[in-house]
Amino acid sequence: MYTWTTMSCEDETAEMLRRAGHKLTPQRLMILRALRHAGGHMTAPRLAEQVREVYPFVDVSTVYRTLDVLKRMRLVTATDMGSGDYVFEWAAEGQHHHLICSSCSGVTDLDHGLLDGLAERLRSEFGFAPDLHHFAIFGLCRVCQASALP
Amino acid sequence: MYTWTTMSCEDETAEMLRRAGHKLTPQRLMILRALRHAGGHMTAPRLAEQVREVYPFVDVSTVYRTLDVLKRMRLVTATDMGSGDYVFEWAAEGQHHHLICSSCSGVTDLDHGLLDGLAERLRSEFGFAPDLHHFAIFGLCRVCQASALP
DNA sequence: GTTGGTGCAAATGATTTGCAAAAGG
DNA sequence: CCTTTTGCAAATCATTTGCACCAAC
Repeated sequence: MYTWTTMSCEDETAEMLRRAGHKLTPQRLMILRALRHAGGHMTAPRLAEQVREVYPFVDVSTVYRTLDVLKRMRLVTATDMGSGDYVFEWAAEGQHHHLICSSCSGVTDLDHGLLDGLAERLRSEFGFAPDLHHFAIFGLCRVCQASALP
Repeated sequence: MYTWTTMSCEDETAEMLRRAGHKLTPQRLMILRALRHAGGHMTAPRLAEQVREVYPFVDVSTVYRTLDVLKRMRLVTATDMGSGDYVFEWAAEGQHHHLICSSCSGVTDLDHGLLDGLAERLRSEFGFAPDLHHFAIFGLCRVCQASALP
């Protein structure tokens, strides 16, 4: 469909796909590239939109299926930010968490290391390997605490 | 529609509703009772089913609207356990969290106090009041870690 | 009475699935 | 070739919303 010449940073990902026994398709590369280029949170429908600007035939289902593969390979993360859908992110993006205010919906970024202690405890006490790479914690921000809700 | 005589444990909740300026309707009481009686996680559609066994006309929308009120009053909690929907629980149930295995979907209950340290840190460092009453942590359980995934 | 609550039906919107055709290795 | 992947269309399924009617207070 297209001819591949060398391709800087996509190369390593392509290799990972191949090694994992998955096929390397233009669609997957485009989805991958869109996700990386976004440099942050993306929903599946919005990703599809982006890719369609280059290749108008991708279906959302393909995006979902691709994200599923990448998720299993731990290359992307999926997070429920409370909006009823999932936001996906390239896993290599600076690892961080979020404080989400239930009242004003404001989001505060959180340093990655903050949950290290918890992770270690879950590992040692429960033998559980937590996936704390992109976490959403809900609650009330400083401002909204002041104005008490009904 | 019905006549209210005294009603053991529902009384206090009824009073709370009234104090919060909400009306006390049979539907709400039935939903409330179903949620309490379930004694654990319930989705909105399943709650509606339960109530329909007693009063066949409740609509899911009413259940959602009621849960919304109760959620705002902090009487019930809503949690995304990764199944794409929300599970609701009577907030007075023993507070606990969950370790959910991404591979086998197994769920391990977690003691409430485990996140106290984190909560305190978020409060002092960020002025954020986290709602850590019913938390879902994803990852791999001991068993599934042994069998490496593709 | 007023106001809020309910049932119904219909819309929304994300996500999934079956299937035949196309492409990767 | 053989298997995986894709596009398309249709189906699910949870959740929301508009609206006319009814019930609590």
